[in-house]
Amino acid sequence: MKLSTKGRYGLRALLDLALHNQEEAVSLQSIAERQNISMGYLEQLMRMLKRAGLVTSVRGAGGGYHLAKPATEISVGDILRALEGNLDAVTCPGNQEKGGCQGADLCVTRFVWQRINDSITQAVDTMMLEQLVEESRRLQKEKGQTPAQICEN
Amino acid sequence: MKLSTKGRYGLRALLDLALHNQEEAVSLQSIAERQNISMGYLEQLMRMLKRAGLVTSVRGAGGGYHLAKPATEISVGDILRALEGNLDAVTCPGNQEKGGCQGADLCVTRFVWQRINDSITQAVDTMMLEQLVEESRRLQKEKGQTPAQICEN
DNA sequence: CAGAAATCCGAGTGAATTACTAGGAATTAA
DNA sequence: TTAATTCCTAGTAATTCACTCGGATTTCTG
Repeated sequence: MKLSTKGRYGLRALLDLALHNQEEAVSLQSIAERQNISMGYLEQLMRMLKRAGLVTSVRGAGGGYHLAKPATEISVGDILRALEGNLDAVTCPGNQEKGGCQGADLCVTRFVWQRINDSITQAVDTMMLEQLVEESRRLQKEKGQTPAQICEN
Repeated sequence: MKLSTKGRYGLRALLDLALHNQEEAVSLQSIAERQNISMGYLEQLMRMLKRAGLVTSVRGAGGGYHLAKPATEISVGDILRALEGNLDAVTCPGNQEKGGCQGADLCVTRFVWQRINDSITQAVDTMMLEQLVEESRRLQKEKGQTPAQICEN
């Protein structure tokens, strides 16, 4: 029931990217250094995020990454799902539209799983990357510091 | 980000126990058969639930388990936490009362984890075992069948 | 054109976790 | 005494996690 480093690192990386998203592409190395994440590992994560259509890349010297769309249009759920897969705590066949399990009409626990899944979905899909960017800028201004990355989450 | 079989089986087992909770203790074997769960494995789960104070046991021939308190006082969260441990998707030291991480005051992602954790907590702690019992009885009456266990969730 | 700076890609690996199983000890009703 | 039952520890095959490694490809710069 834990989010893996993929999701945790990935969100941090994308927030970092959003904070530095300007004309020039942001290199993997700069993100990895600021966020203190192994570059090789982060590379894999960025590839996944690219496949999911959340970032674009520029190859070659001076290359790097851009957000594929405005931070207002990228939800935390988009990011986590790209990296962790389906976020359902239990993937219950009886809750799918069609097919699924036979005893579903007599199954009660599936309502429990459904409710947990819904609450997670609701939480992650209503938080947008842009909100995190704003909050981060606000905190930096208030504290007058650049964020030293210490925590691994 | 998935619930393991411990939580899934455990909730089913405890619902089964609640549905058969009368004078005589309910044996492991009968639960295991009805729910189609390996008896040896279920034994471990019941021991955990016992340690957590959710069930009591009677040893020896004719023994078995009872709910340790009324089903109205046992939440889904109690059950899942007894089996899965802490249900937080990310356990962030910066959200703990004291100690924790240094950069916490500049950390933005922790708000994200906090919100996900809260939504999970809210969901599981407001569902009581008794509600599941009632819903189960209602479905059985309505469909006129005993619940054949098919789904593994 | 050479070389450096990047991203792209697949394979491999040690450690941890999961989902059990096996075997026996202890307890109690009949 | 015996059968039924819970209690307890240890082991294990399979899977997942969190990386690392080595190289291919692309592009900017001098």
